[in-house]
Amino acid sequence: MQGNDRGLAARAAWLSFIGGYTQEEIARKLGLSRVKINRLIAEATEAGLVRVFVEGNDAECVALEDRIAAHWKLDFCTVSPTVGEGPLPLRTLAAAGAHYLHNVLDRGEAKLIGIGHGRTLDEVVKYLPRSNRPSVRFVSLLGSLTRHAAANPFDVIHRLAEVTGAECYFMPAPFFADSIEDKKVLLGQKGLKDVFSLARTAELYVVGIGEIGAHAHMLATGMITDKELREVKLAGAVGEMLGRFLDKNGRAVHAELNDRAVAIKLEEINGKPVVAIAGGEDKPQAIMAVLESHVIKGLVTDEATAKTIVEMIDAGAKAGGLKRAKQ
Amino acid sequence: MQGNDRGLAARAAWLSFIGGYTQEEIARKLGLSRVKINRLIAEATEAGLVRVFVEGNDAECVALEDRIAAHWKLDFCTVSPTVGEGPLPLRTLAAAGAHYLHNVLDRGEAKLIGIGHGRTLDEVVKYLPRSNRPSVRFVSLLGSLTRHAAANPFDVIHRLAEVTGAECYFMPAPFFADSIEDKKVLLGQKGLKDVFSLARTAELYVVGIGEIGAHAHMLATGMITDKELREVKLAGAVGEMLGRFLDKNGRAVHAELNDRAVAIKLEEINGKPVVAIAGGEDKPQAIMAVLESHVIKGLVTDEATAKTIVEMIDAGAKAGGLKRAKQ
DNA sequence: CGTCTATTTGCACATATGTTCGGCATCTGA
DNA sequence: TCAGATGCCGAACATATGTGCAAATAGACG
Repeated sequence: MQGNDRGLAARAAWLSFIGGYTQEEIARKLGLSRVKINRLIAEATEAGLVRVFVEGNDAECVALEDRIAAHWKLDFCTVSPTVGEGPLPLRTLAAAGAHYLHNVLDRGEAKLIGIGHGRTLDEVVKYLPRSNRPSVRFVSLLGSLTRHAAANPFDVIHRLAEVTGAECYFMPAPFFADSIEDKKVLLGQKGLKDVFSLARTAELYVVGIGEIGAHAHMLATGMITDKELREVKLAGAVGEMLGRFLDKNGRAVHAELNDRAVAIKLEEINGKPVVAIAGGEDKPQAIMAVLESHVIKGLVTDEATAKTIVEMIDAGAKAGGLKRAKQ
Repeated sequence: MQGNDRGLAARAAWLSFIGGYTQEEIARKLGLSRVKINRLIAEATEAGLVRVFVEGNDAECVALEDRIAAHWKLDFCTVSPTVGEGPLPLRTLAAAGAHYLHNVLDRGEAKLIGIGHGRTLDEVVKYLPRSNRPSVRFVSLLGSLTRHAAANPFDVIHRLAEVTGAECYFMPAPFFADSIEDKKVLLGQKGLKDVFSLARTAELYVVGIGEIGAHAHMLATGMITDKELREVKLAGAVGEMLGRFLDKNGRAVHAELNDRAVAIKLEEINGKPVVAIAGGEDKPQAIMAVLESHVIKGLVTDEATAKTIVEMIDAGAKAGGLKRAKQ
């Protein structure tokens, strides 16, 4: 049904969006009816062949950015307008994150980039425009298989390889080992050891942030069990990053699960450029936990999430009794 | 003037392009009039804040098409994805050319079509789907025999006759006459004179483009000798079309060979719909020469060749000094 | 404080885009 | 072969976007 005129659709879309021709002109040019062109363009858009980036920040968001960046001493914070798309603003985050990553790649700032995991990150990469990046390499920062060694469809690194043509290093291990002993064995294997060494030398780390709740993505994909989730929650966890569960002060909770994560340790990347891309109704707490850890130096999020976070800063400040904002 | 609402413009643009809201919705959301939003988005677009990418092989080709068509003011240009089949992408060109020709025939745009020569054109016709075209006639635009009057296996017109069942007019003459006097004699013959008259009334001309190098097809088939080739090369020729050798500015070079070609003159078809089908590693220069002559109104080529041509445009523009820059 | 100019605003219209729906061709399975 | 299903197509309609123009507003200057 569709695969056939995918090319034609791309053609029509190009002429429309980039060429700036009217649909009627395109119809004439391609010898098709205007309605057909309209449908082709819709199809191309539908299929995600069209990516749009908007430069420049609007005032509303800049205020939030400044506030968050200042509060946690981030190198930067990017807030994009939330478009009403429900609790998980994937569209917004994908566009914003892809824009950030695209710029990083264009500037050639980092030749080796470490990549985390998660649904958001996956969307970001999906939204990334195809372009050849011969001089960049990506390395996975954590195992990405479920414990049953099934391939994880949300694995980001593979898609990155495909889209950028860059060299990519996959971590052939489960997300969580079955036991601490198992993990030791895994880490002892040469293949894995090499990837870990490489990961430690990355110049930039791009990660996602997971939340600990009914909608937790790791739960839905079978990465962890209900029981495990309850356990870390009991230990005080409110957020997750690179397989580590953190309490609201940004400290790793005491739970066996944390020691079974097959991932680079937060201490190993502390002080390096680490950027998180995350947002959504359920995420503010988790994001704040990660921010409190001071491991990340940059944050890409959406307006609604940012607003909630800023409100929580203010509430905290008021409760603390000290600060008072003017204006 | 503008710096003021740059932020607002960015927000409006984001909501429109990423959020997919209608301008009216955005207006309501931001408490502004619809027209205002329209202008903000226009402003953002104008300022280059909005960047659109269209994925797909075809999309890249369209970019090349547009560029080439604009640069030489062509009625159209078709670029097909190169599939990596060596220096002469015959398969690609054949498919693309056949597709073009098939469309022309289907639309019944031209009832009398002039046909050039060359390996590429031959492949195009081979690739053409068999279908009865009772109302179309084809006429050869040049002699196609070697000087020894042997039948030329690469002659296109015969195959066309066979495939389409259309009436075809063959030009019973050598490609190049042995001398200018010989040519005069040939042109005086009734049979030939009639075909030439007919050729001048064609409504569409489809031609190939030859290159002047070690792989020159005319050399390989014995149409011309080494010595003749050296001669025109010395005179500045970089390409050939309908038996005429052109320099890089698209002007016929001063060489006796040019006057011995038994073919319709370029001046005779100037201003009429002339379409060239050509491509390959050795061809860019030759194609550009023909484009410079402004005799052709349409070009069918392959991606790799088009890319090279566009690069040469860019290089030329840079060398030439300032020129307008678009998008 | 008035007057003139430059800019901005939104109405009303012009164009472009998106959608619905009935017709037509093709396929399918007795 | 035919009746029904399926999907594609474009005319006509509905909505969204873009623009010329005159009125409103803000600035600049005397």
